Amino acid sequence: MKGSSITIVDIAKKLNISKSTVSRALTNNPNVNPETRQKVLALADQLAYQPNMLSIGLRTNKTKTIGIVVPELISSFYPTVMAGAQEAAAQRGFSVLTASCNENYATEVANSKVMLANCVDGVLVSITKETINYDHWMTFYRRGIPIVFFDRVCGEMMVPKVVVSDYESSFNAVAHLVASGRKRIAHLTGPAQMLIMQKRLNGYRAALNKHGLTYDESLVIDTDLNVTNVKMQVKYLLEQKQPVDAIFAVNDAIAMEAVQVLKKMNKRVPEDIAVVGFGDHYGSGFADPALTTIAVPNREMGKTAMSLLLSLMDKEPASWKPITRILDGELVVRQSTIKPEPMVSYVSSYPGVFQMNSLHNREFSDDKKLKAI
Amino acid sequence: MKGSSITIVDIAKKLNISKSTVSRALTNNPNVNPETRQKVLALADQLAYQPNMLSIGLRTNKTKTIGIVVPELISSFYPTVMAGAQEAAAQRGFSVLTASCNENYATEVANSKVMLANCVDGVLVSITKETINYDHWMTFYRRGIPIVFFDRVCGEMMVPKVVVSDYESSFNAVAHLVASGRKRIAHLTGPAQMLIMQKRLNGYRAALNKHGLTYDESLVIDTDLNVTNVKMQVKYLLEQKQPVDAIFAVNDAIAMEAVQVLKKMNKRVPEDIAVVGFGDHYGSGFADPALTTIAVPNREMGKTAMSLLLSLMDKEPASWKPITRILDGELVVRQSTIKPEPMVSYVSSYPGVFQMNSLHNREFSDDKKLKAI
DNA sequence: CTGTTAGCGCCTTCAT
DNA sequence: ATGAAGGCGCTAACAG
Repeated sequence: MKGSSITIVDIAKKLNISKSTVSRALTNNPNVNPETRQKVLALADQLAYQPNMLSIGLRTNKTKTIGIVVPELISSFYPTVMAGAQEAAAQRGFSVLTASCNENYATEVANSKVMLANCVDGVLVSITKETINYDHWMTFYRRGIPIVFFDRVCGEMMVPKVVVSDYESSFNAVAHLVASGRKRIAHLTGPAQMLIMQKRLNGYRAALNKHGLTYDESLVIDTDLNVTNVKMQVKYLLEQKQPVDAIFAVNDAIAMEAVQVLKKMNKRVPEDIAVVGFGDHYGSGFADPALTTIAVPNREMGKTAMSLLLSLMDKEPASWKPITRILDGELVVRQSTIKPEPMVSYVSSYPGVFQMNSLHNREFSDDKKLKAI
Repeated sequence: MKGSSITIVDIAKKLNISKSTVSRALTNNPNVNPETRQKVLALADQLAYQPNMLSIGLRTNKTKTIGIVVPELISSFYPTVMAGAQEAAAQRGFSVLTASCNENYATEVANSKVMLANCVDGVLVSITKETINYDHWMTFYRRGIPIVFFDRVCGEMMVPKVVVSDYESSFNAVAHLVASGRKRIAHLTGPAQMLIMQKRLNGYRAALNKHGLTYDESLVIDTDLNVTNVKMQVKYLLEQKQPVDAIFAVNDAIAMEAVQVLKKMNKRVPEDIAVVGFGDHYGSGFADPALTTIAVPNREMGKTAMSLLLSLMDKEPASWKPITRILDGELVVRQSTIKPEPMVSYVSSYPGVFQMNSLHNREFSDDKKLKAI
């Protein structure tokens, strides 16, 4: 005895008018008598009429839903981006269909098909660490379904993207280590095919270069973004004939793990070895020692990406420009690189309260400048 | 020139057979010639046919999507639950439509309508801190759309729920504080109308009672789940004629904030004041001091809730039983309550690696036992 | 085993 | 300003 939902026909019958008029009244069509509209609206409200998005989607080819595909849901990064994106979508009446890939390429492909099958009006995508083929996303492009990559973007596709200033941020992080007197700076990186890793690695290299330190290949180690590898890798770094005095990790999870390992090995952080992360994940701020890292405006990233995506939908696919929006990361210096000062002012480390200052975006009209990095 | 997608009609035309046969072949209908099926499947594959979920949904009244409505996306808790739920859904071919409410009742109501409009086959819900009216969720119940609450459940509705052992876990947390010699134990709680807060408060009271400590109303303070209130509230607690020597916070975010405030006020944790949280959020493990807390199997909770929900859909609404699944929380003793021991074994504090042991579920056939608590 | 038909709920010409 | 009719892509009777 499931109380089925109210339809336009129901309203039409009760009011003894045609369903097309009801439809018009409900869709702000100007060609309808104000009185009629009032009656329809009143009844619709009273009956708690909910338009059936399925049939609307089927009819209009617009579902008012946006797909969001993320590589994982373990770190706080993607959920926060999603929250920002969702908020921006809701403001314009869009719903959000989400899917996580568990860093698995096959799952990503499957998820892309789900998005297609559900006729999303657009997709926000951040790829898995395994992804090197983009055919499944090209399909969207070909069909005129707008797609915006964020954070872990795809280098090959000329579509809009939202990223953090990976290169500059890395550069700043490493420059900070150099400024604090470090000479042997290791880099725990991720899969080499990922653009994001390349940019961060390049930033690392450039900073070393700029400050007269030689780039040593043996100090750059691929963690495959897997924390379980870190223990062994940190040990390896310490066993070098010229042991490292600093570690720049490609994200906070890796950095935190490195700190744990170092502490376990009775190394002092930052006195013996400084550690810098990337991302300012939840928890990094009140770790022991608090982690120096790059704060990324993740919620902002979600909003920006969604706004960009929604703005595309108003225009012709032909006019879509592969804009890359770059959000500035900000170096947050904490105790994992600098010994605590005597006086530290009180700052809430809870993300809901944390204030990010001076986050301005820049914009490039195409990918070339980015690739030049 | 958007390359529109392939439909059943397209396949039927190319194969010169009827669309119903194509449909049958695609839906594993037994009444179809194996050869025909092969041809259809082959062509569908070649053409990268994607069934249109909108029309299927419209026709069958089943969309294969589950709505998940969460109160917030700031802490790591809900994203992790969602990840678990999504995984369980994907295994059975279900997609997930998500919506966050930013702890706002009106948004929750709006989100419930979105779910209705999108014809989800069921919903997983955790309510906001403001929610005291459940009419919008009753609608689902009335329409025969299965609904399962998790974590922040609704006491009034007789529907399936998945929760942690709030009462017992609180009891254990407070008992642990007592065992470590604390006499004046404060409780930072949340909005009193929330069932989850009531249960945790009851657990706190019971533990005090059991160990001969008197319940002092002035030591129970409502934070409204807002970390910005904590500073003032902790100060208040310290200014009591008989100052507190321990704080049991209703979640980790509040607890972490309390620790920060205490440190700022030059109180030693745990020597002067012990702090216990609830939830074992990401980051609590490597905080300074590492936070003693209740580890909740959040990913497991998502999986359990989704499995429960999907299992309902196979049965008649009339036979749905308001089962409440209780997942055990586990007290994780860390440095915020006990001074660090000389030897600490190495444990990865990264959630992807963290091993949760002995998490067994219990099950009640109705809500009464729970309410009795 | 296959084809025909009808219709899910809605929007959108085309009439009036 | 309103009504009638057609169809989005698909499935589920009903015939054969």
